[in-house]
Amino acid sequence: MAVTIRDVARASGVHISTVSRTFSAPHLVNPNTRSRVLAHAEELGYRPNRAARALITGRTYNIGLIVADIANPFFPPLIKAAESQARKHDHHIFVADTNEDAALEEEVVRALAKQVDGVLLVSPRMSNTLIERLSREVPLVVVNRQIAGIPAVVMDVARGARTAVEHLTALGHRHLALLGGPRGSWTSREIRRSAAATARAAGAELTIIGPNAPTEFGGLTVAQDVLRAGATAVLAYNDLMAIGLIEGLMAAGAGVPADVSVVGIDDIMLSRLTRPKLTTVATPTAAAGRAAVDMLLAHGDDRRTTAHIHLQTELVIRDSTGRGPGPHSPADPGDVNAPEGVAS
Amino acid sequence: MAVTIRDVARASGVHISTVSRTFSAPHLVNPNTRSRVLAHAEELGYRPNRAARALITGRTYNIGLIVADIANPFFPPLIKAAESQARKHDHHIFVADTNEDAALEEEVVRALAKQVDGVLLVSPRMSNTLIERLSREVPLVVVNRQIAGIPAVVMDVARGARTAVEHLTALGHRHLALLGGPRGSWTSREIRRSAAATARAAGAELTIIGPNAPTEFGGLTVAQDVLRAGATAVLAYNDLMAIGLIEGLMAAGAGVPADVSVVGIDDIMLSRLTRPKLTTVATPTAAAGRAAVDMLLAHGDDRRTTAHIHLQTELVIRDSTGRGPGPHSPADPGDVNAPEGVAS
DNA sequence: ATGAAAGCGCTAACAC
DNA sequence: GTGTTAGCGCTTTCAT
Repeated sequence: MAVTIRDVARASGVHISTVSRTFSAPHLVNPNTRSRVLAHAEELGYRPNRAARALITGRTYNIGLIVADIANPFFPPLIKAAESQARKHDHHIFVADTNEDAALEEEVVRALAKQVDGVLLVSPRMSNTLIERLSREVPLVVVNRQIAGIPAVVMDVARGARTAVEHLTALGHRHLALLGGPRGSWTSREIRRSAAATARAAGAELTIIGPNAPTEFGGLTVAQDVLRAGATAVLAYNDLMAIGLIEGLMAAGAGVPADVSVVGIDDIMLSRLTRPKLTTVATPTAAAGRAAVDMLLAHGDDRRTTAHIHLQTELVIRDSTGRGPGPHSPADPGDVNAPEGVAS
Repeated sequence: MAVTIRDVARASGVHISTVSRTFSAPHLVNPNTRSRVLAHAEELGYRPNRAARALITGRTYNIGLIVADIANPFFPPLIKAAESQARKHDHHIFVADTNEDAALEEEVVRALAKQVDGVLLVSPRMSNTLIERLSREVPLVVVNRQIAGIPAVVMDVARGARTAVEHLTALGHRHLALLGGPRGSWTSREIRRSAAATARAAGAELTIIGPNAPTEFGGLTVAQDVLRAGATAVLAYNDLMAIGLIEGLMAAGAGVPADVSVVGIDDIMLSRLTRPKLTTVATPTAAAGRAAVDMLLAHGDDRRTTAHIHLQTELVIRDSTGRGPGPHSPADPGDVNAPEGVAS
């Protein structure tokens, strides 16, 4: 076994509790003793065993972070930001990937519960009821889900969807399609609700297609459905689906944006690199990761206050959207010929 | 605090050691007692505290996984595979991102050492010496680095680089450029060594450009250097750099592959989606993640056996490479006009 | 097959 | 300011 507090105590000629205090309450120990202990600790390569410490204090200095699919480019920037923010507060992050499986989410939260100070549930697929139950077993912060009594960081995708639909109707599109996300996704429901309301207000038709897998393949496979429905513009649940859809449309001989306009959501790095460059609703993923960590650490023991943080989204207009068959509004916020623009 | 072994013991009317045995050595306890204990445990929602267990057994059932940059699309599939493989063995994964910072790598390994059974060091940037030293403090498995005495999983990028260079010279390119990776990268050195030897054997000139940041931006910024050097074909350290380079070349008015051919390494998802589709050396990242976990768990305590696992790479020919100015070899393995081909 | 007791590495009262 | 003691939740001898 490695070097323990006892070794340091022996080397320094003090009791182990003094060594303990040197690390966990330095102000309680005589400066001379402290520096002596520190010196010996350094020399022996001593590091307090966090697990042992946690057994008493109840604080592990670990955070669990659960995502549906690490390989989905939406998540890594969020994970990275969370990890970096956690490290600032001397915490480590356990990352778990649940393969878009709601049942696995529960299992993983339970498995992690004892060795973390709290869990970040990002875009969970499980039910509200279950989340509420789990939040009684371990402090939870949810990202992209609103539940009364559960601290949350949510991106305002409803507003994003509205802006996107308005962009499309302003371009003269009268028949839109919405590619829904996976079952259990709160974000997907929000988008749907908002897109439907906005389309109705603009007098445009909206065909809902889905639920779909939130992947490139999920988008690719519904290209035919979009064409069959006769939609000239599509809002997809996320960029990956949008990119897959564009591939599928082009393979079917439809031009983007000549025949069909496509808007994604997320603004993953990829969306600037595919051709045509994707018009999309940018979501502040890194900010969400940081905010979620801050919330979890702030809440700590105080489980009463339950804030919900709302993060803004914004439409980034690129090359995958263009004029529709109908008259386009003179109030069109996006100049389609400009190389890149942002409308919020 | 949550429900402990004591609560279960009380409810079942047995001593805590019997409850302990029920979970850690079931065969030592009477079947009747066992099922009674299990029933009460289930009812109370008892879960053994792994940290407490680890204090005695020395096994945490946790694995550390350290990568340079989670946001680099090369890593997520590896992390995902490792996480999934770890879960099969009832282990959890701590993921840490070191921001391409060699010093931070050391710090993170030390911080994690006590709470994991071992650490997976993926594409480390630190020195061999340091890795050797750390491996005495905690079991280590290194991915993409060869060090005597340290268990490793390496992808055969040397062979991949050779195949890529041969592909380019066969197409008639006489002046190649190599975009080097970050300082401290073993992979980068391997690629360089192999590309240089292969180019020399083919009588082609090779200009080395770098080290560079292993990002899209890293590639974008050296487009001018490539053109100035007069190279007509480029092998980049990874796909991200290759894609950035293509952007930079096109912005400078050079056609790809018309004027310059570009080959990447990794075959990240992105490389099929950009235009032109990227010719690249595919690396088996998921397999590497699984193998690394298996190695770590197999080695366990037995630190003597030190296997090195080699994983093959293969050239995937897409649309970013084409004929060079020189005579192209009749033995050209890749038919440039075919939509997609694999040459190993 | 089960209980008793010691102890993993550490912190947290409580004395002095 | 420092030592003493008890104990976090659990496993592991050693008895019985």
